[in-house]
Amino acid sequence: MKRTQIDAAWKGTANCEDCGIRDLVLFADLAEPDFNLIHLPIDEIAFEPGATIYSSGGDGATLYTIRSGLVKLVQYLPDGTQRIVRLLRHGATAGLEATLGQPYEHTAIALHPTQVCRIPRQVVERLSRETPRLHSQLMQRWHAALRQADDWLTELSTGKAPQRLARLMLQLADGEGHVTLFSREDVGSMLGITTEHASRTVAEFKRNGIITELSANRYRCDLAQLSCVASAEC
Amino acid sequence: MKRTQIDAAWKGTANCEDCGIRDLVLFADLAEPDFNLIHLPIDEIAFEPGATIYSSGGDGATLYTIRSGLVKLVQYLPDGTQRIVRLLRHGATAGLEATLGQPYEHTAIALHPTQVCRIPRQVVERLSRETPRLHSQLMQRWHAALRQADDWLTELSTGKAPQRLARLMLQLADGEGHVTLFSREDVGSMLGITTEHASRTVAEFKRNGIITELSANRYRCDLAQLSCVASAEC
DNA sequence: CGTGAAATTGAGCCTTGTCAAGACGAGTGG
DNA sequence: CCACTCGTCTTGACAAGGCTCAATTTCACG
Repeated sequence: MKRTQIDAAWKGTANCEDCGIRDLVLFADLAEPDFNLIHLPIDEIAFEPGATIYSSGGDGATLYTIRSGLVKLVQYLPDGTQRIVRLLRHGATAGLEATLGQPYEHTAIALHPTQVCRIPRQVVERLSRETPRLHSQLMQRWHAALRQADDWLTELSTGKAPQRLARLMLQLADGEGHVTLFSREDVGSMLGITTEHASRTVAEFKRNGIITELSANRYRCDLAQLSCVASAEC
Repeated sequence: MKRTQIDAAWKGTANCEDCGIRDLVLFADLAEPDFNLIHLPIDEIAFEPGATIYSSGGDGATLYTIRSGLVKLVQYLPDGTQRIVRLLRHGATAGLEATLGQPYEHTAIALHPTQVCRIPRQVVERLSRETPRLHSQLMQRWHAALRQADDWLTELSTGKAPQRLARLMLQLADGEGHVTLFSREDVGSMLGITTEHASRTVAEFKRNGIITELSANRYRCDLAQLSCVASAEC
């Protein structure tokens, strides 16, 4: 991690009306005239893995829509230990608390190469005031975040380490059962276990043939076996 | 737990405009004319400890404001294990997902004697449509719930059992350092440990003089020592 | 080819889970 | 009023799981 400056790059100004993933994002329900209320530029930005999108405690001036990639939300305890409380992907909204005039509650860091749209708080505030069509989406975003937080707790912080890891990998698996994992430290921080234990558990999965390493940190998973371990039947 | 029917009691129909805790609740920002939009009765109901307020998966017809008492939100995993994901008290809103037309995501059960106001979903929907003054409160409620969920994860599911218990008791302590605890099973389900281990950890606190039992499940706490244990300095 | 960060592995210890037995307390029925 | 019952809490002993510390190994990058 020596790239500190060059891992965030401006990719242009978005034209939200023509957004390729518009039906997924916060502005999904906006009608044509609503877009005229957007009076500030919405920038598209790319982040390399490891790059910080925003920091805990920072003034919440903008919120973000994740266009692609994967982002971790990290929460720090007073004593310095940290915990990853959520993962954001494709279509998710980060930094919702900005719309309430609050500082950011987490630090958001890209795990995979990630593209985001940066939405100034004032844009949401104005749309919120002048069109009812944003409300429902905002509520749904809050709801989705809360739901994910609750599931995260029950799935990834309950049961023994192999169970938790299996559940995490099931969440991350794509249609073909492929998973791109990240650093063992991050895995541990999601599951509430140490880095070493995360490493051991991944190694155990490999030995048992539950997962096969295709390339560095890319795995092909046996989804049936993963489900089995996840439910503690194995 | 033999009372199954008689542990929920209707206490009358609320007059929200004159609500004693109005500045704490969902309707805090409503103006006088807004109250005329409430066209369905809002009932006040009392629940005894152990009584179920609503059940996971149930049709979300109403949401609830907690007037007094303490409520646990329980989430079940497919395999039957359960986890308490949040505690609601004085002023909190339960069942917010009802406003989105979703079924309840948790089972809500009273831990202490609890009084609630039962608000039909349609009331919130109508207010939501016709007055902007509810939006900000709804957002703030979502935000508070999410914040609590994140803190719950980092504080009560991270670190060793004594640390977690200490953090829980600090959350529960009133101004005088008094805490009314609940069943060991519930304590375990909040901290992600077994009932037996919860019992042992409480007993250890008693032996060390960190807490003193005043009466059944009522304790006086040494807050300084609790903080010390919570931060793992002890 | 050297360097440093991350990942892996091992050994021993501490923490927690498991299973089982006993203690306690509230409510029941004689 | 007392014995009985049932559920919860407590405690013990042991096993298993996870943590800590330290030594290697691996790999990306200069």
